[in-house]
Amino acid sequence: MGTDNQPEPAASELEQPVNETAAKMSFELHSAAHLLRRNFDRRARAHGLSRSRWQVLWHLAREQGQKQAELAERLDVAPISLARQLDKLQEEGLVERRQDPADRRCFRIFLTETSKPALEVLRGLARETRSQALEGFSLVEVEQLQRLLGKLRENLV
Amino acid sequence: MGTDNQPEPAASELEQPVNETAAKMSFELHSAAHLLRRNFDRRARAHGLSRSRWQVLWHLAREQGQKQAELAERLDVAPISLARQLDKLQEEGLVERRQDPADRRCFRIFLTETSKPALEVLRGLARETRSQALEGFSLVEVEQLQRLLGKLRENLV
DNA sequence: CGCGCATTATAAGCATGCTTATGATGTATG
DNA sequence: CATACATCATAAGCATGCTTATAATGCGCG
Repeated sequence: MGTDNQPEPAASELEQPVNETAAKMSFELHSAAHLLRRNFDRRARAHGLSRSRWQVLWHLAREQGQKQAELAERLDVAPISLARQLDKLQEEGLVERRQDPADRRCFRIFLTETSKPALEVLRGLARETRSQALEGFSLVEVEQLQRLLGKLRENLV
Repeated sequence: MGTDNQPEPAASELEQPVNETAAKMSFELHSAAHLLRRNFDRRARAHGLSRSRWQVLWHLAREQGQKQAELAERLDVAPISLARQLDKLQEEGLVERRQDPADRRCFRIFLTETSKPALEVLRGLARETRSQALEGFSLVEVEQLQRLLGKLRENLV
C-alpha cells in the first residue's frame, strides 16, 4: 500500500510471457505423454497386451491383495470398469479374486503364477520405451524433468 | 581397445541410476499429463463439453477447411471415429461439412458461428488449468520443462 | 481410353470407459 | 436389537475408440 501506482509490477511483467510459454509447455506435456503411451502400447500390443489389461497387472505387481474398490481408485477407473476387466483376466487365469474372510462383500485381488511371464515382458517393454524417450538426456536433465513434473503434479492433485 | 579392463566405465556407472530415475520420471510424466487432462475435463464437463468434442473444435479453431482424413490424422484418431463425432457436431450446428469442389469424395470441415461461444469457454478453461498447474513455477522453470518435454517428444516421434 | 490401385468417407461389430441403479452386506445410532 | 445409512461388487445402457469391410471416386500407367 506504500506506492499506489505500482500495485504488482512483477506480476504484470511476468503474466504475459508465462502464459504464452505455459501454453507451449502444456502442449509439450500432452504430446510427450501421448507419444510415450502410444510407443509403449504398440510394443505391448505386439505381445497381445492391451492398455487396460496391462495396467491392471502392473498395479497388482506393486501391491496384491487389494479390494476391487481400492484398486479401481488407484487405477483411476470406475469400479465397474475394473470389475469387467477382472472378469476377463480371471477367465484367462491371470488374476484371482479371493473372498475377504472378514468382509463378505469384497474380494481381494491377486496375481497368479500364469501372469508372471506377461509381467516380465511388460518390464522389458517399459525399459525399452524409456530408453528411447530419454536418449540423449543427461542424468541431471532426467532428474530436473522428474522434479518439475512432480511439482506440477502436486499442484493438480 | 587400449585398456581391456575398463570397457565403458561411464556407461556402467550411469546406466543404473539413470534407469531408476527414468522410471520415476516416466511415472511423473504419466501422472502429470493425466491430472492435467482430468483437471481440464472436469471444468469442460461443467459446460457440457466432453473431451472428444472439444478436441475437434480446438483443432478446427487452429485450421479450418481440412479434409476429414487430414483432421483425423492430426487428432491422432481413426477416420471413422472422427466421422461419427462430426455427425453429432454437425447435427448440433457447431461444424459443417462442405463438399470439396475439386474432389467429390471428400468434405472440408468448417466451424460455424454457433461454435464461437464454446471456443471462448475452452480458451478460458485452458488458462485456468494451466495457471493452476504452474502455480509457483518461475518463468525459467516453465521454459526448462517445455524444453525437456520437447526433447523427449522428438525422441518418440 | 481403360483397368488396377489408392484414397475418402462410412458401416458393422467389438473393446473399454462412464453414469446411474441395485442387491448384499457392514456399521452406527437410537 | 432395529432401522438408517454407507460400502462393495455388479448390471444396464450410453459414449467413444478401434479393426476390418465397403462403396464411390480419383489417379496412374499401359
